[in-house]
Amino acid sequence: MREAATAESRPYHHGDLRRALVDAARRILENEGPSALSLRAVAREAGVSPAAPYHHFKDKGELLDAVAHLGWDALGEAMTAAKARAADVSALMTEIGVAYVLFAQQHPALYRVMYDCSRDQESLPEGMEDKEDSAYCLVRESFRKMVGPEISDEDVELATIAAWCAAHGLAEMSGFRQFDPAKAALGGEEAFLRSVLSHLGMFPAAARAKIDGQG
Amino acid sequence: MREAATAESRPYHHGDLRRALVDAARRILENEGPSALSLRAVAREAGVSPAAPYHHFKDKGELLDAVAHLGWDALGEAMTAAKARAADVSALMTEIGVAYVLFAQQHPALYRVMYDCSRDQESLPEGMEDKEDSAYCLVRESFRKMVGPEISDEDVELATIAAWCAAHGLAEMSGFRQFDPAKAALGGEEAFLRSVLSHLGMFPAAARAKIDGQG
DNA sequence: AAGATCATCTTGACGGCGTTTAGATAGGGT
DNA sequence: ACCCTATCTAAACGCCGTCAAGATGATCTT
Repeated sequence: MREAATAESRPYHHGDLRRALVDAARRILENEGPSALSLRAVAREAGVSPAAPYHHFKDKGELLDAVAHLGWDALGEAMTAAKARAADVSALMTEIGVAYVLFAQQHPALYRVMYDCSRDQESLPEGMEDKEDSAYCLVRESFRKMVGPEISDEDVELATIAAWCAAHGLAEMSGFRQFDPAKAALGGEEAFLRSVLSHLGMFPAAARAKIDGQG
Repeated sequence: MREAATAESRPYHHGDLRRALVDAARRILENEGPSALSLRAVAREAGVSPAAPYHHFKDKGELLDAVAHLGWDALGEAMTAAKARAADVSALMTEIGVAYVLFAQQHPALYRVMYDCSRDQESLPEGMEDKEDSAYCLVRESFRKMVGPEISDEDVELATIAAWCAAHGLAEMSGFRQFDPAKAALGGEEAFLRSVLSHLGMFPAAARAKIDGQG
């Protein structure tokens, strides 16, 4: 059963089964959705027995973590690309936000897994953490560049959190039929996203205006 | 097995099993979390056979829908109460938003089920739809009252959507450990929520300021 | 080259799940 | 008293995640 396996087709027993399993999981996720993503289905898709994955992952959750990790990497790249695309500093945040939501819309099953894993661990994964070169820092520094140096570090931090929450909320809710009229009125998905993101400011801005005006 | 069942303990075969099942589901949800919420466990908790629920619900999803419905009712009440509590018009939205997120934090398993059901049906449930007396209208009209009549209907609609997305995003993400430093710096969960909600305005407001300043 | 070693994979099993079918049971209508 | 229908139970099906035991084959030692 082992013919000519020097370094390509199957370097070891099976080959790089770990990677094969993660790829199989992503394939199932894209083709059949999250509800079809069972460990047994992944093993089937990879052509191994149901118990084989346990030699590479502690349990199903660890396999999903690996899938989610690839997803966060891809999302980070999409956001970085959006930053590079931004025409000027004032468009930075909108560009990144739209890229975030579009990624979630284009890979809904993957995005679901990404967030379910994060929620279970109560934290964003490695690539998104608050350290050099992370997407979190990308957002924060883009934001700081936009608002200027007169804003305090604490305000920048809170605004970064707020922007991330808003993007996630919009990513999860933008599929609701309730928003179809608004989308139609604006003439497209991306126009709708831009409008909603830009209207995120109206509520507190108006409140502050009233407060400032009063006291 | 049927002793003295006139109209109270068990009016029919079992009694009002439908309600009993929904109650059992909520009990399991609060005590053991969403992962323990199997149809069989619900039947067990209600003291009936695993097949009994199928005479009251088409499948597990329909039972979850019923549970979710109660959840949305409770959330709507919490939001209405928050509106009544608001000191003045400018505090309306913040008060409602904080109430929304606090509800999600206090009933995390229930909130998860509520949203999973909504996502499956791609829409918010009855009580939240865009019609008289719904929570959606509550938010929109509160918002209109706050910003004044000079804002167009379309802008109010988009801002309502944006506020709802932001609240949902914050509700789902506020448990992340990444935000612990910010919470500590602000001295409490609710203060953190208020700050994040109020900072939702910084990003687009700053962008618009730059755009207005340039063009 | 031969044997030991160890990671890798398969087989088979366990209990739990959602769901269906067939049969028991008990209220209500005639 | 009778049937009828709604309600519930018993038993089974296939799927799931997981584990223990054994087979397989690559690598290492000598």
